[in-house]
Amino acid sequence: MSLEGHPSPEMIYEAVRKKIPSISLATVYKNVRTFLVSGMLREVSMHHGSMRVEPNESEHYHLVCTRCRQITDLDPESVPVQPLAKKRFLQGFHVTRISVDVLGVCALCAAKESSMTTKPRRRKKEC
Amino acid sequence: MSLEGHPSPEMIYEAVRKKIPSISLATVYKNVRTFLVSGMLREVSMHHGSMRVEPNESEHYHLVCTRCRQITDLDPESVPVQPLAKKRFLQGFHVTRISVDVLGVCALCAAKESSMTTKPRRRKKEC
DNA sequence: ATCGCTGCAAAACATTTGCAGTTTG
DNA sequence: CAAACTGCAAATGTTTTGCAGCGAT
Repeated sequence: MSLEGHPSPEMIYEAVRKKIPSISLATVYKNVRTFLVSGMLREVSMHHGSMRVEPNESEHYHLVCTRCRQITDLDPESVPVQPLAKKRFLQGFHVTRISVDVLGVCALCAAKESSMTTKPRRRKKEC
Repeated sequence: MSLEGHPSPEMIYEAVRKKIPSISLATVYKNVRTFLVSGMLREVSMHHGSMRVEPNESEHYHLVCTRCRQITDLDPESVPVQPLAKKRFLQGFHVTRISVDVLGVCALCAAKESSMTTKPRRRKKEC
């Protein structure tokens, strides 16, 4: 719960390993699933090869870079999203959460791309 | 492009196979990726074991059942989402798309669950 | 002759599962 | 002791990749 950002099970594993060196990745997966089912964690964002989670606390949305897959919290100040009307039921469907992802290209990846166009020789560091 | 709904590469493979029996799953994956990069297709929804795509045409949002993973288009009439203000840039990030998923439990899964509570013997058919 | 597309098989990941042994209450 | 939790290794499922051959230009 104390990890910053939107960690994958692998990232959680690496962090927990520092405190409990004997822990296994399978145990992390099992517990992450338990916490998702219990609602302690929620899953974040598509466009990933691996699951990303965050504590299931205040509602907020995410910026997701479709190039490097980095996820950033969307600053509520700059929010382009009007508050979503909350209906409990839609099309016979019981609504539990609304997930909003703003997809696009982060500054680093944009820089990398334009530098690729102009000077394909040198590589900028990854996002 | 003519497939209904939000098919996975596997589902596309099964469909294309009827017209081109010799096609391989790898070829479908390669072409789906090409179409995603070109913008002909877009990726849909998290909460899946497999990628789901749809033609990258009119903006609309999705209902996603977190139990059975079924994806349904959200009827714009019943839309609980106010139109999203469009900003091109946010936090140094070039916005290309806003993805909204309404997550919850579909009618069939809800029925299945309550029947499980009251009469655990009989199984309703899958969503 | 070249370039792009294909199928196949293998590889690379991400995630889950079975099981036997430990820990907890 | 019973129930829950763990590590390990194997199984699963999805997606990517290398490569050799084929086809079209």
